[in-house]
Amino acid sequence: MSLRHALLGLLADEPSSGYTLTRKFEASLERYAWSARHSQIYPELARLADEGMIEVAEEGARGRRTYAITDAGRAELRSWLVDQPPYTSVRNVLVLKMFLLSTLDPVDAKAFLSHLADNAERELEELRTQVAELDAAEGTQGFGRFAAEYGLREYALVRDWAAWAMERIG
Amino acid sequence: MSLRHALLGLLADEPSSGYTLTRKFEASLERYAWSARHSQIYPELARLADEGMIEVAEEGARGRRTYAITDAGRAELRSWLVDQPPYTSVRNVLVLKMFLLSTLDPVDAKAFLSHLADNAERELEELRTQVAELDAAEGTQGFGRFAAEYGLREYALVRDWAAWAMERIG
DNA sequence: AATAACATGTAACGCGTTACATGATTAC
DNA sequence: GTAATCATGTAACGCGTTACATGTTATT
Repeated sequence: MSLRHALLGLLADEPSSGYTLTRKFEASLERYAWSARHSQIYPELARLADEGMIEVAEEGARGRRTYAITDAGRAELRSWLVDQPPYTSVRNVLVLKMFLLSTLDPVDAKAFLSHLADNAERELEELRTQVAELDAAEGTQGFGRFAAEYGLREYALVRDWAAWAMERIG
Repeated sequence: MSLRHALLGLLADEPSSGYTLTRKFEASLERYAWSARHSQIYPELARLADEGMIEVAEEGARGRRTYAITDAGRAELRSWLVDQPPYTSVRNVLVLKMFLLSTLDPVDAKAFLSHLADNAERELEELRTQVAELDAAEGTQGFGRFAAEYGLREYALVRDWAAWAMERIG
């Protein structure tokens, strides 16, 4: 049950509405870590509120409800992060494809790897400029910067791995 | 629907039984790319056989059925690998925890990062010796070696990212 | 003889996606 | 006034996990 902890984490950073949380998933989490749609987020927020992990901090226009994390929520989040072993359940379509590459003939495999490397390079460049802006703008403590740094390194990894695999295929 | 393509990929490498496929998921795929239990694998194999993507190549002791991929199955696998855009759906608990780290106080965060780095280093070493054995044993073409190389690089990435993050926290 | 490993299957439940549904506010 | 965006909610369906269930073969 990671969704609730992702939500608690985002709310620990700052109070947000379900709508905003949905946007945050799309903006950063979804690409590297976790995805969720609004149809899953709203009911989960309701449950978290029921359990006292979060509370409505503000009600705005268009029925907007801004939630804030409570002390109980913070405790739950910390316990999940620190106490539980960071056992890692992973599903990653791209990596799966990378692993199944050896089932293709060399021509197909190389075409795939070439596209993959190009794509990683492009995403890397894009993220790099974003990060540069972020770093220039302010002393950006926390959140997004950790994600971005991981992203930078992961794109570089994919690009380099693809180059290695291409060389190996010959 | 990636499970069926993972199965097709494993069967393209070599014919296997449901039991063996379950072991293969546990051995390599599960850690980096995809996981599946036997309770999901057996029904999916039955469906794939129904659709002519795979066929029973051999029946052995204890009701063991060895499946082999068919031409139709190979075509389906290739199409999934090559034709479809490698859009990447990801869920990764460890990365999620890494992103939510900034919600912890510095002491907790550093403890987490320190464990994470140690763990990555240990896994890296273990995998390194495994790979060395594999490389020494034979000219291991394909499959496992791609996965292993990715694993090596990913563990190193996590270790280095954790070091970066610790430095940043101060 | 007992235990571990091999081998397959299904049912119940929970999580996640897609689609359906509705309305308010802002920008052009 | 019209389109885009903001904002929330639910229902149906499919995918994935846990648990239940059973039997065979190899090892000690």
